[in-house]
Amino acid sequence: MLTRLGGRISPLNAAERATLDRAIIEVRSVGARTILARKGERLEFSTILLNGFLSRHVDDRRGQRQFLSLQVPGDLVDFHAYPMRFLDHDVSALSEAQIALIPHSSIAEITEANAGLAHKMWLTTLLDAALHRGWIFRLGRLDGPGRICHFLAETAARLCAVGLGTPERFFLPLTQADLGEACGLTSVHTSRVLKALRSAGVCTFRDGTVSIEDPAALIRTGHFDPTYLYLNDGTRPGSEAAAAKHPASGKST
Amino acid sequence: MLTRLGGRISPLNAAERATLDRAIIEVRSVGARTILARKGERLEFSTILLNGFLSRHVDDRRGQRQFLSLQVPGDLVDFHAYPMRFLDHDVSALSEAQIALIPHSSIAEITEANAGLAHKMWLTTLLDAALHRGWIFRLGRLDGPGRICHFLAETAARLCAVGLGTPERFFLPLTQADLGEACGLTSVHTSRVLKALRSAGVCTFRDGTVSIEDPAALIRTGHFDPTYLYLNDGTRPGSEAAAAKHPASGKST
DNA sequence: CGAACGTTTGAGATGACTCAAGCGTTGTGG
DNA sequence: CCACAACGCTTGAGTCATCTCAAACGTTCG
Repeated sequence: MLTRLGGRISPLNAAERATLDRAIIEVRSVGARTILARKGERLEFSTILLNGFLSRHVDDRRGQRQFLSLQVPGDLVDFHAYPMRFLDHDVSALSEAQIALIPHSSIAEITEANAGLAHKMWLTTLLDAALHRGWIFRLGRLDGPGRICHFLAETAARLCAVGLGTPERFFLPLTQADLGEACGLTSVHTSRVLKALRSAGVCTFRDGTVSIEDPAALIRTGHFDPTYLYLNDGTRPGSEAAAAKHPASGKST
Repeated sequence: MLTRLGGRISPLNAAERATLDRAIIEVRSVGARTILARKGERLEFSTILLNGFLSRHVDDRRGQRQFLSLQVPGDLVDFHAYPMRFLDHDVSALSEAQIALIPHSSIAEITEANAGLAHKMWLTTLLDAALHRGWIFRLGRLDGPGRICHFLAETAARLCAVGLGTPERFFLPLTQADLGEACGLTSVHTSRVLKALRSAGVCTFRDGTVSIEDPAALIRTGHFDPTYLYLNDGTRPGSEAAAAKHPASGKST
C-alpha cells in the first residue's frame, strides 16, 4: 500500500513499512477542497497521503491565504502533530485524495520500541523543515517568474522521486489561484507570469498538467538548487569536498 | 550553563539538562560575522547557542542573501544536522557569541538510551519548522511594514520566552541590512520602512536595540499570531475548544 | 439556457527596487 | 592628533514589478 512512502532520503525497509502499515487504523477517501484539519485543533491521528494532493496553509485576518506546503503522495503529512499535539496551520485536500490515519498512541509505541523507525520519522519531519527553507528562499529572494519556476522545479523533483511523472511532464491539480497562494502572488499576476513563461518556451501549466519545455531555463529562472530536498542519502557529490571536523575558525575560549 | 535551554515548549528537567551538559565537548567563543558552518559540509557536531545571536541563511547565484532563521540564546541551532548529516544552508554569527558543541555520536547515544530526551530533541527541531512557517507567511503575505513588524513581534516573543528583554524593549544586534535580508527587503527600503514605523510611533530600531512604543500596532501591522511559536505547552487556551477525534468530514471509504 | 468557475486582458495606482549621493560615526595609520 | 577609509544609515529621483479594480471570455455543469 505505502509503496511511495519515504521515497526520498533514507527509505523505509520492508519491515519498517510493515510496522507502519499495521499502525493504520483507517483509510479514507476525501473530496477535493475538503478541510482535513484546522489550526489549533487537538489531533489524535497523523496522516499519510496515499493518493492525490493536499495543501497546508494559513490565512491572515483579511482572508488571504498562504500555502505553507504542498503534499504529494507518499508524504507523512502531519507527523509533527504527534510531538506538537496540535497544528499551527490548516490542512486541506486540493484534489480527491486517499489518506491513511495512524493514531498517535501507535506512533508513541513505535518510537519507543523501534529506535530505527523513530529516527526515520524524525528525518521525515526534518525534510518538512528543509522544504520550508526552500519556500522562504523562494518568497524572499525571487520575483514572480522566479517563484513560479522554483516551485515547479521543486514539485517536479518531488514527484519524480516518488515515481509520479517525469522531469518534463507531471500532473498537478492546482488552479492558478492556488499556484499564486503558494508563491505569494495574486491570481491575476500568476496568470500573466504563466503566459510569459509559456511564450518564452519555458513551461506550460494547463488543465492541471505541467509541461516543462526548457528544464534548463526553468532551473535558471528559479535559481533552483535542490540541495534542500536531500534527495541523495547524505553522500553528497557537490560543492564541498572534505568533511568538516569543527565549525568555524573563531577564536577559541 | 544551559539555563535558557528549551525555554519554550516542554522544557528540559534537571536530569535531562545535565545529560546534555555532559555531552558538551567544547565551549567556544566566536567573533561577530564568523561563519560557523557552510552548506553541504558534513558535520560531526551540533551546536547550542549560549550567548549572542546567529543566523542561518542561503545565498543565490547573484550573492543575494536570504535569512532562514535567527537563533537566540538557548537555541539548539543545528540539531537537525545530526539526522540529516549535512546542512542545506550556512550558519554564521551576527554578534560575538558563545557556542557549545555536542558530537553527533553523543546525540546518537542519548537518543538510544533516553527516549524522553530524544522526544524533546525531536520537538526542538519541529519548533524550527514551525518558525519557518511563520517566515513563509511573513514573506508571502505581508508588505514591508508588515514584515518588519511581524519579525520584531516574533523576536520579542522569543527573547522574552528565554528571559532576554521585555515585550517593549530588547537587544538585537542586527544592521538594517540584516533586517532586510531576514524580511526579503533591500537595505534602502528597510531604512524607509523603519523611518515610517518610527514616525508612526510604532517602534524604534537603533544601535542594536528595539523599542516597541505601540505593541498593539506592531501586532496589528504584522498580522502577528503567535500560535506557531508553541509558547504554551500543548494545553492551548485559544481558538479551538474540543479535541478533534477525526480529521475531516470527508466521505468515508 | 444560465450560473459558476477559472482564466485572460486592460488600465491605473503603488510598493519596492536601483542607482547615486551625502552624512555621521568609528577605527586606524601617518 | 588629524586625515582618511570604512561602514551603516538616510534621502532623492526614476523605473519596474506587482497589485487592485473591472470587464470579458470559455468551459463545465445543472
